[in-house]
Amino acid sequence: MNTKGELNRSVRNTKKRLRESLIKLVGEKPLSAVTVSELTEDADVNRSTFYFHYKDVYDMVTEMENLFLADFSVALGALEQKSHDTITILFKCLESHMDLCRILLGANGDMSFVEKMKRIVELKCSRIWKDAVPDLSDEETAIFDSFVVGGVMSTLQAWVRDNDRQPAEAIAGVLNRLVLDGICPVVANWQGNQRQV
Amino acid sequence: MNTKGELNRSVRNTKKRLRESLIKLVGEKPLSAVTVSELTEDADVNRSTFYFHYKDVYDMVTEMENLFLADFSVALGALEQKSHDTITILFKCLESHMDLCRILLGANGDMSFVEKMKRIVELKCSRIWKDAVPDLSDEETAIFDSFVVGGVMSTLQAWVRDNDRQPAEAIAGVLNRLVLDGICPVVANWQGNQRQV
DNA sequence: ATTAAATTCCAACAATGTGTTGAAAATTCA
DNA sequence: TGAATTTTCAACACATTGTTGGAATTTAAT
Repeated sequence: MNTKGELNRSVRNTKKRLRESLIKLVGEKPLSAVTVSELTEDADVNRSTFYFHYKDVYDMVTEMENLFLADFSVALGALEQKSHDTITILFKCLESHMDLCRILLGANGDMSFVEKMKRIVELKCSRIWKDAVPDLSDEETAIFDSFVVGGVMSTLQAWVRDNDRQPAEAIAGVLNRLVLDGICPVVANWQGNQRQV
Repeated sequence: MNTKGELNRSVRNTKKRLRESLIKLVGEKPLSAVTVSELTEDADVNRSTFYFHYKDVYDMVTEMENLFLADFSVALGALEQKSHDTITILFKCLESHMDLCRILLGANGDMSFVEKMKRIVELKCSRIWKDAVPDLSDEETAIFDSFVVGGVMSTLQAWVRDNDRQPAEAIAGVLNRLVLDGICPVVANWQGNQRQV
């Protein structure tokens, strides 16, 4: 294993072939049923070579997840306060990792991956309340966070799963309105008022 | 296998022991790492007996999931339009299946289980828009659904995961306000108006 | 082009788990 | 009690795992 970040050409090719085979196989059966043997056979890579790089299939998936999450995190971190474009950028990032995302966000997906994505999105969201309504308790903030982040993630998942996807901008628009016109006012007027129906 | 729903006493005991052992083992390692051998050994059940009832560990988990989902579905279906209490009832139901829910809703959880829960919650939610705003397109309805259902589920997950949980009523109150005062008005005024900030 | 390091391949290994079988023993319920 | 169901037990062939040592190949830098 190479401790430095640089990768050999053969390493690059080997891992790429393994990734392609994994995505192909997970299209046919759940990840839990994918064995190292069939994976390496499909990828035409010696089984020992697999173990030279990875501990097991899940270890490999984790690497793939992290490759995406790095992109995802950068995409989100790039923009500062321009929160209106935020959600659109999320969609674009998912679009460029569609194969992987469909696997990890679908049924038979990986909950820990979803949790990691949520945590990244949450960093952006929680700042919205923190800035707008500074005197909000931690408990309340946590609830708002989990609701909005969960709502956004769920919509992303549905979008990825859908075969004839609507344009990213359309959904981003709806989400923005729900959050900015729906949730934010409720949060802003939170202190000491009852439900007004 | 018994085709009728009634269960032998020995079957009840066997399955109960297996369930207890599974919950114990999943507390120590991810579900994917739990083998039939160690499960039956811990439960003090012969391995053949396991295969007499289940195809594999996932098959057994599916049965456990369905036992809960039946309760969950009944709890939700019981109330008619009294949407204010809906979310509280959700929490109570989770509370009585806490061990299982912590496993299935946590990291290392089961995405397909979350999807099944979502579908049940969605039946309740989508009716809210359908009744209030009849002339909403299917695409828009789908987005509202996935956002709100995802938000509710995410909050439930966070609540289950938390070790010192707030009382169910507190969170239910926040969720109700977010949905009824935040989301619903936006949906109701949806037709032909721009964002008003 | 040479060379040292890194990577891949190959064959073999013990160990573990899988899923199934058949027959005996035990349990359940009527 | 007796028939049906369930559990146990031992054994089986089979696949996967994770690791080994050494040979062959590829890489990247001089």
